[in-house]
Amino acid sequence: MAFSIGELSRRAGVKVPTIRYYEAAGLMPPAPRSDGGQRRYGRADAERLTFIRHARELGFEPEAIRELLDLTAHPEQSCATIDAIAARHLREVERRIASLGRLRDELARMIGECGHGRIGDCRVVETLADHAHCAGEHP
Amino acid sequence: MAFSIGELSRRAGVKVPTIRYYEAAGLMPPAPRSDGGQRRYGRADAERLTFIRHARELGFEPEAIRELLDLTAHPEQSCATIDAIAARHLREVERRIASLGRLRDELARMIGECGHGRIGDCRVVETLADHAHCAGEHP
DNA sequence: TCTACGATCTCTAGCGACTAGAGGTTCAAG
DNA sequence: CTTGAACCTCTAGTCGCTAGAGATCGTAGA
Ligand SMILES: [Zn+2]
Ligand SMILES: [Zn+2]
Ligand SMILES: [Zn+2]
Ligand SMILES: [Zn+2]
Repeated sequence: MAFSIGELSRRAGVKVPTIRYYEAAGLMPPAPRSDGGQRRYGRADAERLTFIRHARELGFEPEAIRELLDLTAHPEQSCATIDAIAARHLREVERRIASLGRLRDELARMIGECGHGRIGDCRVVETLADHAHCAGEHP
Repeated sequence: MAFSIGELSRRAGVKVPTIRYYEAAGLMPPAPRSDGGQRRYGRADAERLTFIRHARELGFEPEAIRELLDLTAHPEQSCATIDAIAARHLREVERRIASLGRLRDELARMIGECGHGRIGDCRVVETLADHAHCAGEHP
């Protein structure tokens, strides 16, 4: 029935120290303890930790995951807030993609313009030395 | 001629504590000092720091910037190594863009599939709870 | 020349999200 | 009952800065 932190680690695919960190960070509830003081877990903990791991893999911040977990405790309520959190995260991901896209273009241009001769004439060095050689802005 | 760290900060657009951090990190050379022990800089330092700032803005790691700065000290040599460092960084940026693109698709699909009803039926929650609901892999 | 006050100095600590290790205790198989 | 793997807590380290405390320096006005 009740299992150890190592078993939980295997079931959810999360390292043992990370589980303890999540408990200290308030993502996992304080686990009940055995007589000797070791943490004991149940099926619900494995599900919660799997949820946390997957949300982290999808880039959600711990704070957002806390909100999501709180909301799932009330299955009867509207999921509007949950969807809004996900949509907010999606917008943030899109923003980062756009930003990295500008970066990629600038890097590609800089490399493409270099004649690959001496360092003194390298276009990469010139561009890094002076933002005026950049096509657009970057944050 | 020689100017203070505050003046260097204004010229290069880098905060004063960050300049001291760069010195400790080996990106900037140890600055000569005034009689009272304050750092004094010259034109070359402002150029070097501007280079560092711009390279950081373009996402280069401090370690890569150190290599670039070392190489620019030998303007007669071939710029092949410099271009290789830049190309390596470009590949890394492209890798991150691709990874974020997969993330974006997964998030958009997850949100798009939700009927926006009760939390108990929310597709976002279902997907976060079980990676089997994801279309592809994510790192 | 004295004084005031902003700028600079060093040192320490904090951020976020973990990860690694030391040194000590508990659990479970044989 | 013994053994040894797994567990416990606590501290410290990662990276690239950033923010303070408390002391000292530099410079301009009176
Ligand atoms: Zn080149
Ligand atoms: Zn630029
Ligand atoms: Zn929903
Ligand atoms: Zn998934």
